[in-house]
Amino acid sequence: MRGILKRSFYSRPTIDVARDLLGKIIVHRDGDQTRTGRIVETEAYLGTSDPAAHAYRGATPRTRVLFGHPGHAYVYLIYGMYHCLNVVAEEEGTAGCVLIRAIEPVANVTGSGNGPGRLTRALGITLEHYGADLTQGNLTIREAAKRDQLEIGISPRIGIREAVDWPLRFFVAGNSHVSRAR
DNA sequence: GCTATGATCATA
DNA sequence: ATGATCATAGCA
Repeated sequence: MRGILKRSFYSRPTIDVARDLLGKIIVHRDGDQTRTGRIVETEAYLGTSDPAAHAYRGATPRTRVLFGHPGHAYVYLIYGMYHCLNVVAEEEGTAGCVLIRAIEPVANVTGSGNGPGRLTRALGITLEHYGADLTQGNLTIREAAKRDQLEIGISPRIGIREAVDWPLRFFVAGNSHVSRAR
């Protein structure tokens, strides 16, 4: 399939990947349905130097994918109710990931996609997608159809207690699907 | 084995 | 401000 982001897109600094992911299209082939959405909000989580990142305290069974291949999905369950979708960045062997916080619904999306918990529910993302390769298979991220010049906003990350002041959240300015700040 | 807790959201 | 609800991590 054409337009899918290549491995080289992901094997770059986490912050660059987070910013460049804005406007890209998530495609999930979910049985008969093909659910698609446009990324409008992301957050960068650096590796072992970022106190707010899951990778901060080293590799565990859950975080092992963060230290592995870039371009794979890191999915986890939060608060017992919501899944969060992340994309592994950085070179192989270096931890780093991008949390997808919000999408703009494009096709076959039930409900709205603003907020990390709601977006995974809308796209049908579950723990089954843990470690999935985003350059092939059922869950992929594609190049934007139009290469608009996006106006990008930057702010501190949301919902964390450590390193709250680091401006690592990126969003499409003025887009109504961007989740509300706290 | 046991327990506390969290990168959330909806409701009040 | 609080409850829903469970995989994971840290500790015994």
